[in-house]
Amino acid sequence: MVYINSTLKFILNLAKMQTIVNRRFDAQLSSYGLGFNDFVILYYLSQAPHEKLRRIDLADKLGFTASGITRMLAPMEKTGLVSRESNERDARVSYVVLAPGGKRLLNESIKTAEYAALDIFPKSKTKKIEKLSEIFDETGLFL
Amino acid sequence: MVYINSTLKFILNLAKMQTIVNRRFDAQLSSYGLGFNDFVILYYLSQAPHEKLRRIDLADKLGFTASGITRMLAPMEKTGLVSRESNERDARVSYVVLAPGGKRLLNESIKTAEYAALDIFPKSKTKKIEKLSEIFDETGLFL
DNA sequence: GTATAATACTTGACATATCAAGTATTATAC
DNA sequence: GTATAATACTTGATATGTCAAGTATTATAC
Repeated sequence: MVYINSTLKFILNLAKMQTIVNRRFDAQLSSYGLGFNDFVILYYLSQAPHEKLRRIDLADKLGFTASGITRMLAPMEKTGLVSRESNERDARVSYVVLAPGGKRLLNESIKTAEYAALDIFPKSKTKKIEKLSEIFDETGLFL
Repeated sequence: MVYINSTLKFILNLAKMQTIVNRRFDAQLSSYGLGFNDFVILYYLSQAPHEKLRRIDLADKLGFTASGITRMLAPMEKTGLVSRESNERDARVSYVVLAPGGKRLLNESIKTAEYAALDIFPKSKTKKIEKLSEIFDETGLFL
């Protein structure tokens, strides 16, 4: 019999929770032709100043690599959810901008997303969820 | 500006935390030629009665689909980490059994895994992590 | 007992995201 | 000012895991 420490055990449970949540969430949002990550991208863009972000900052916010961001954005550019903007001072960076189509889709899907969230974690658990978020911040992993 | 409820916000943070943790963890375990999921499979098998599980139960424990399990186990069978066993009563099920090679590799890698876990969440955070695990259970998602 | 449904698993086609390497540009050191 | 390093991004090759469909077997309903 093998015993593992509580931190490792947590990491195992974290992985499981995430796969379960992601799958359920995706299922509900798929009616908008929107994956979980697409939704999150649109959301973070809507929160950013001037509704735009450097690709690398977007990667950071999602916890993905720059490469992954390039791949995820390609179809979103094609369908007019986001657009591209260059930086005058630094030719290396290219901004991702929330395009009108993306703004519209975000507004249309956000109620469904919130509903999906509450379907996974019902209202009776909201206090617990908020406590989780609080401790997440305190782990220092997001800094 | 778009506002989202705290539960949806949590789901966003959950996804981010998991990608960060998974990447760091994988990086440390790669020296054993072992991915995160391979490690978790070996661990759950070691915890199971007779060190074996139905494939479907393993899928459930990890939060994956049966299909994913089939795919993940294929190379592990080839390298002798796990083996296959049938059920006399029910010809549909096939057990995954922890093979000697898998047992050995688990024992070799477990210290590294625990070290990796504490590298991601240092000892000073252990109390918080344990609180997280506790609330995870209370969400009812794992039932 | 027999039809219908449910369960366990596998497989082909595909989506998603990584890694390593490459390009282009800007920052730093001297 | 010039060499070196760092940063931002993209791309080919690849790994990982999904979905839908299919096979085989067992359970349920009648």
